Amino acid sequence: MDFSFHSQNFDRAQISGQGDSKPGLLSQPEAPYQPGLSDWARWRSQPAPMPPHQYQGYSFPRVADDEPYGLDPLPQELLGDPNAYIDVYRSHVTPTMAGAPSEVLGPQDGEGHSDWPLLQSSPAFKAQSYNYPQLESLQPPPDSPPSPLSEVSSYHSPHSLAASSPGMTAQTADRLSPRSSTGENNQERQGHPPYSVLIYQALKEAPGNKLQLQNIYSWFEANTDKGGDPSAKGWQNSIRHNLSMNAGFEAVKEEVGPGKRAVSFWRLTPEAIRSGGIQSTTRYRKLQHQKKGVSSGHRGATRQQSESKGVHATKVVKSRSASSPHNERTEAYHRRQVIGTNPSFGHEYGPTSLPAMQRYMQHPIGPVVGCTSMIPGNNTIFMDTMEPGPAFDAGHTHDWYTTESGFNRVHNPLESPSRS
DNA sequence: CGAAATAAACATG
DNA sequence: CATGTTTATTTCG
Repeated sequence: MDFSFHSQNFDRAQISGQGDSKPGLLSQPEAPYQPGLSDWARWRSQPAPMPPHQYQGYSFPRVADDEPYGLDPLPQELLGDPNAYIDVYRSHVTPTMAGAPSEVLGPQDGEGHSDWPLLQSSPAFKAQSYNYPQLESLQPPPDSPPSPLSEVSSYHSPHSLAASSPGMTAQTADRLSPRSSTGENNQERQGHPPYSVLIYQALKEAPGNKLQLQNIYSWFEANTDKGGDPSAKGWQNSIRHNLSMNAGFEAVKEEVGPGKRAVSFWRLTPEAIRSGGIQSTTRYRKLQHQKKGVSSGHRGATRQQSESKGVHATKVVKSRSASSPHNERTEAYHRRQVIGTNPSFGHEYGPTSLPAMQRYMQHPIGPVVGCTSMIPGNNTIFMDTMEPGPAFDAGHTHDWYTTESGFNRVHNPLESPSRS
């Protein structure tokens, strides 16, 4: 196999676009290494120059022999604080939110940030073409932020827009779509990465690694072939499904002010980021399988009620507390934690919601940042949970799509008897 | 067979 | 109604 991946998870993910696209990309040896270039950009057949060696290392599924299909690990720093980008963009003006940041981040560990290379937005996104429908809505939340953020809007990506790459256009992009229908070009080009991977990419490129659902949709429209047909709504459902099911994503709610309604974002889990990839599958699915036969009855889920609420701040919805064997029952899904943030927090609307695809910053290639969140007192995104082990279900194979080695497989010792 | 897609019921706000 | 969850079924490698 060409890929280091082991599991077949990705098989289908093979990106087939390479046929056409790859030639260009990899060919550019001298291309300046762009940190973060979207990996998947190539999927889209973009002319993005990929750093040859670096990426080559990874081996992703079979993109093409050389086309690696990898996800880069996100910089923690980045993820550490979603707002950081704000600072960057909005300069010191930063709001209050969060606090300010610059100072905090800057000095100590932040050294790197100042210059986060926001580089060009990923070519993937062409600014103009994308019209994010909701942009407006997202923009400044209605009342939202007190004030500081107002500028957010101004944050459009600087020059990035201009530079968009001409070459790729919709067409290229169009092709991406998760395993779409079978038919047609089957083996030819089609193997788009699975939803989860696409979502991962979207989030990964997003500031703060988080996006609102709508933005995710938009991203898909822009970067995949959805969008063309309005009628099809299934993909959205699928996206939601994936977001919910995949452990690599977590929902975060940020409340703005007392009266306003919180905005929710989906973001990559620290683990996902750290590992540089997402899990192949779902977190729950494995638990159950094998219950077929039940036909009549009800299939819907029975819901429980929400428990925590009332706090205004950022809540993370979804986070698994790692192993707590005992209370699994009722809490089957009860994740939903709250993260502490400042209420006055500004929220990161700006970029986050903005046309998303504008500029995605890349990581600070640099050095190490202290990682600590760049944000001062807030954001604690990292919740525990980080156990190496599978926090989620006890499924058996967990394959992570990672960049480097491919992926990690976490095997569950227990594992149910795999029956076959 | 397992993973991912897909469709749909159900739950909440 | 939009967003989320969870089943359940189908498709594909």
